[in-house]
Amino acid sequence: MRIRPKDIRAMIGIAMVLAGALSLAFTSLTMEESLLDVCSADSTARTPNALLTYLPLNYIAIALGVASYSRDYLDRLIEKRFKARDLKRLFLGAVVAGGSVHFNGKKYCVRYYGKDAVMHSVFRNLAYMIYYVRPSTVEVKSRRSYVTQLYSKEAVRELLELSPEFGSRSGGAPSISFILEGKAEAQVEAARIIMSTSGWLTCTFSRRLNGMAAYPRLGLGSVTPLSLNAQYKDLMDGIGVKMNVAQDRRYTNSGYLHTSELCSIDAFREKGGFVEGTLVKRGAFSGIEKNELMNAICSVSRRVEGSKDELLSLLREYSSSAEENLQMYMNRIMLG
DNA sequence: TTCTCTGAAATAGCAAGGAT
DNA sequence: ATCCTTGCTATTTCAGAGAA
Repeated sequence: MRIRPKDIRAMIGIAMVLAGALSLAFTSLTMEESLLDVCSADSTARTPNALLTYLPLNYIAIALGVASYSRDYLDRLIEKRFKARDLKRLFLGAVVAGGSVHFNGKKYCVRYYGKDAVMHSVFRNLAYMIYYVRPSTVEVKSRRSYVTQLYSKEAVRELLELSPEFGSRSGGAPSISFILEGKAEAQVEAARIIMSTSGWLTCTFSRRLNGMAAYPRLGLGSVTPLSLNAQYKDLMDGIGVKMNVAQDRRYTNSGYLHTSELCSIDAFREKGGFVEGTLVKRGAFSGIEKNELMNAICSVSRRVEGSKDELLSLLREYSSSAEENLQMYMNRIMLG
């Protein structure tokens, strides 16, 4: 059997795709290091953990996906010439919205809580880019949640300088003044991080003459100290997302932000929306990427269907599932 | 069409402390 | 100094109904 030039070309093509895919996979797996080496002088070549060889392919795919979303996000910040000062604004936003600061006696610890792996990755990378400390993320057993802990006196000291109080649960009122003083782009990204940490997105369904219609609802926080809530409002207003201050009478001295207006949600979408890759974790839309859901909700909004179930399946149809997204994302990487 | 109120239930956010 | 685990409950979040 003769091998024609066409076949050789095809084989070379396949080999190149495979090689490319492999090398991309390995770069991505060590992405946190490679990205951060941009910032640190002592960049050293790293080899992928041998254990990876034994991991099932889908776990590798998921790890890759999470790492890639985070890398893409932070890469873009560096492209936008974000300096340490700007990164600190994002870091502060993450801690205020979903973290805590401890300094009891001898321990200095900054923590970030949440169920979203992508956001933890973002937090870790920010921490290393700013403080050169790699925090570790611990999966909290039996509750599908994570805690990322940064032990750094410097970080604690600086955070307390920027916001004298944290811990809104224990009467503290964190401040994001430092974010509000930042350049426009930093404010947008801080808002995205805050929304991705404490924001929520859902639908309400209301009866219409000939069926049901869905209305969107975008919110931030739930029991936020009033002063912080006002600052959140300023921040969101500043980037063109008008939100209303609401107060839950059950919890005095606190409030949250929300809107049902499509134009506000569109404005948020235009600014990039939630951090790419963050997923809805609870409720009817659990598992769907937040931005996909936001797009779906905007498309389906006001459409009248026979029943709530029909609207729900329509919404799911419009927002491809996270797995499909990951698959598409992987394909895009692999096939260019 | 948008906003407000509130129930309900799960859990997410701490905080503390032991281990390394 | 850092890492990891665990317990507790006030908070968080979804969701539905109705008001504006």
